[in-house]
Amino acid sequence: MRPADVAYNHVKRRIMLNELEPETVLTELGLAREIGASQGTVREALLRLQEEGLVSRSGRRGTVVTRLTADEAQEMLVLRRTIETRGARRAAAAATPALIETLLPIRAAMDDAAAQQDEYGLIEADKDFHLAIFRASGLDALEQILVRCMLHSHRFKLWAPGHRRPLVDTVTRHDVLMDCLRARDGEGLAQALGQHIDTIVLLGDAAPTETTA
Amino acid sequence: MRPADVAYNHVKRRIMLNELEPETVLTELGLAREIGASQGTVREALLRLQEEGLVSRSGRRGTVVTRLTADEAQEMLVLRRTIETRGARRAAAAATPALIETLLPIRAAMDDAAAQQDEYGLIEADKDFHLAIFRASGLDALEQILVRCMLHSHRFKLWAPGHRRPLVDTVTRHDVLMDCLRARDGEGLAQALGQHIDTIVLLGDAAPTETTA
DNA sequence: AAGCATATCATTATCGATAATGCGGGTGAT
DNA sequence: ATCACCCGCATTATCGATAATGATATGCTT
Repeated sequence: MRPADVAYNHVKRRIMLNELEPETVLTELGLAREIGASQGTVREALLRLQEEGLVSRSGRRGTVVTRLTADEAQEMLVLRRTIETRGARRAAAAATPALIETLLPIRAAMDDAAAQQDEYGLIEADKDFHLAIFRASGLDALEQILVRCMLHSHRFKLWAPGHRRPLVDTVTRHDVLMDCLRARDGEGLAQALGQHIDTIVLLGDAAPTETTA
Repeated sequence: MRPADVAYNHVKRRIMLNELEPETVLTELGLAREIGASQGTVREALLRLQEEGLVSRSGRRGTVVTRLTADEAQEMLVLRRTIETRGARRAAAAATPALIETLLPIRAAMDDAAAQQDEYGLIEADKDFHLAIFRASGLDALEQILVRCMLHSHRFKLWAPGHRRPLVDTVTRHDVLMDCLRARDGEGLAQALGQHIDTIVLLGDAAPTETTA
């Protein structure tokens, strides 16, 4: 793996797991020493993290880990729902056996992660799964936005101390999505995705999302 | 202005105005010579452009200008509508006279740009205007996403050969938004924003967006 | 004691050089 | 003629050093 990727993954993981808490200040040279890369390489990694909204770089005052409120996470989920359900209809129409082939190993990776109680790994695989489906919609320009929305709702979810459900449930809940794809049932996929996302409850008092489907 | 900003604005403008068409390949060293900065500086600018989705960097095969389909632009508009109308209620509730103070010079910049027929400048100011309002919502994490959505719908709009309306109309249509803010009328602002965005018609056959308001 | 100018320092920003990498052309074998 | 392989080249990736900058602390003036 490239040094820039090492730095990127290193910091990303620590932020997602809340090891690096919001408001923490990161310096390019400090991380460079810690990771063993040059300043410029770390710089690139931080730029990528800013791209995803995990850090904020403000001039010469250093790079700080961003905060994330429950409201923001909730809004991210609303957007995610809109993007995915609207993409679903196109994706199902364009679905090919090759898509299923792409999904299978990701599904397997989710199983592995769940078996090892690796919540971070599960989240990464979950992201890959949903993204792979969305890719079939052909709406390339929206992919990065979807990734961001998933990232932040996942980030918030990881902060919750108790995991409401066993990880295995999270995995199996993806099977119905594959069934819809195999049947090329766009409307069904959209509905299933909507429900799938609605089961991700971030707060008790959560405002009900508008019904886009 | 910093060299990195020069490079960033230079390339961004050329892409937005379609001087650099989709699929055009950009090389770091090539741009560096053209602009008069070092490779690393151009690299940072390109990273920022990728962050906004205007270019795509794929390994060592160079950086290419992204495509943008009508469908994608339309979806961006849907997202923009969702984000802004939902943010509007919070923004209005938190609106202060200071916000209006912030808006006035932006509004003035829009007038200037319209008077000079500077469509690119107008678009930049329009972005600042909407962003300033959204900032008041306190949903920091969503700002970048909103910027992206606005950027891409603007990009697509700039491609249309004929400008349907005089630029001045575009400017004056923002006044009602300021009125709602002054009155701290969240519901009114949300409705006005929704209509405001709906008047941005990208395609003749445009699918009507779902009514979030 | 308050306010302002200034020195110091930590940090980012930029540069030029060098290393690594993958692509395409060309060559030779079968 | 076709395929595999190898070499050269264009480009990105990385590094180390240096310049620029803004924040903070310090001392001088009034």
